[in-house]
Amino acid sequence: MTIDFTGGGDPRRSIELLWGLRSAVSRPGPKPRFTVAEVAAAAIAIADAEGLGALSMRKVAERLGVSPMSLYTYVPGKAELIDLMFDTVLASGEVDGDDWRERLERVARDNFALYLRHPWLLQVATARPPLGPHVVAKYDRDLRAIDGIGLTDIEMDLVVQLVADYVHGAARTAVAATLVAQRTGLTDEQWWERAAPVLAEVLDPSATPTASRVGSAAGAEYNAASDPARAFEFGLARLLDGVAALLK
Amino acid sequence: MTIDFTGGGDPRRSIELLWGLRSAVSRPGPKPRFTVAEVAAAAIAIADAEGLGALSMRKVAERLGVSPMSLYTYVPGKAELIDLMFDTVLASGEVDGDDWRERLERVARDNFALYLRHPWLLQVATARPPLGPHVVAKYDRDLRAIDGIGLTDIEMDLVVQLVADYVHGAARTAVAATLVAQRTGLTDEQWWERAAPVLAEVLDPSATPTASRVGSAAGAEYNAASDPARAFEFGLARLLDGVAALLK
DNA sequence: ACCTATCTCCTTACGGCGTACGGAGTTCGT
DNA sequence: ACGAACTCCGTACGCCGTAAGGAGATAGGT
Repeated sequence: MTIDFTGGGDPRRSIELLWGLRSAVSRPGPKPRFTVAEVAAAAIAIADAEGLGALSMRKVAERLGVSPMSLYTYVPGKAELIDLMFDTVLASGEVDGDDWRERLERVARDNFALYLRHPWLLQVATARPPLGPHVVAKYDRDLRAIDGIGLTDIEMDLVVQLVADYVHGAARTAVAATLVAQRTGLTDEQWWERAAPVLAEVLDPSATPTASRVGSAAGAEYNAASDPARAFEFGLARLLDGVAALLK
Repeated sequence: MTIDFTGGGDPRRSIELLWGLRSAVSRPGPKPRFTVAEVAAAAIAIADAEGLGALSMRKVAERLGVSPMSLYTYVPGKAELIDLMFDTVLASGEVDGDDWRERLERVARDNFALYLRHPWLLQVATARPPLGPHVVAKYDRDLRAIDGIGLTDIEMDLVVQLVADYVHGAARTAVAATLVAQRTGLTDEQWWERAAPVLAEVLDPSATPTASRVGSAAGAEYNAASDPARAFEFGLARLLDGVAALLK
């Protein structure tokens, strides 16, 4: 229910975890049954299927066939496990293209697709992100999409942030539309059919004429309350136009 | 930990709740000790202070001086209570201004400020929003900011969505920065001082030269990992430029 | 003035959660 | 062969939302 914050624990332990340093050295005691990556993968599978709210240490343990408390030998706690999941799914390929607009568009689309694949990412806080290998690599990759096109370093940082913020917002809208449909078992149309008559008893459309006009035009056009994929395309185009205006 | 979805319960009951219809008729039984609005206000106070994750029926009841289960005579469940909180805080004044850009900017800034005032709003799903009076009024108000400037109805809907999505993303970044600082008790600078030496042991800066260059330039400029207010101003300006390009 | 339906408010209880604590058994370097 | 360090587990605590059902209060109909 909350945004999950990155573990406030020992930074050294976190970095070791993210970069996989523990597994290198040989240690006394029984061999671990799993790798840290396997634990993370199990957690990711659960979060993908059931959401971050349904992710529990008990479920991860069950999926791996061990007791809940065993997990604490792999990760210090749930917060660090989420850090690990975050860095893991951020792994991805290079972005290339002839001009900055093509590359930046690609960055945005990749991010959007990533959120659709792993909706729980939307709820992981990105202030002071876990400094894992893929997080660092991704920041570099995003910046390179707009390097050398005439922006200052600060502007580059701000443009990457702008794209990230917008994509997050648009993806959240898209994911919410999908999830709410699947959780309620109702399409937008079915939902509206039920809500509209009740709303009509209480709402005077002439008090909000613009909302009424645009709302029904949009409903007719989309055959739904909204069309998140189209909204993303539209928004991305406007946003890139805005960045282009900064360049010349 | 999860995004909270609007109550999938009886739509008629929800609409009654949001529009305050129950209180009108006279009923047998003891007089309720509170109004529904008072219950919502108590819940909002808790969520503002401690976050949505810390909002529990038990805490709301305690603040009102009743037993937890008494709340269920006012609201069907926690989901509907959150719907009510959502509609309540969306109440606000009119937006006026000479040109569309001024008005749309105002809409964006008002939204941004609203998220800062009530950070838990960031976690409330807005697909199929609770159809309360303030939700409807807000949609109308937002649309009126760009009515009659040459956009089609569909474009108007998409522009409002674009602004809403971006503001959500930017506000989330800003709120996360504030919250993470207050929860860890560390400034960005203090955090970086601790993380940097550990990261240096493991990261080769020459592998990610763009990130290193821009990252240190940004750190020097902001005196922090980021400057969310500045990022919002920058992003909003680009976004409005993008909308302007659509108009001519 | 009484009856009864309906209301408010309560106590109790269930199954979920993260994880602190401490114990049992295993394997390494020496 | 030994001790330190490890893996794994059982138990327990205090949180959560809310189902179930009971006690007492109050309105309208008679």
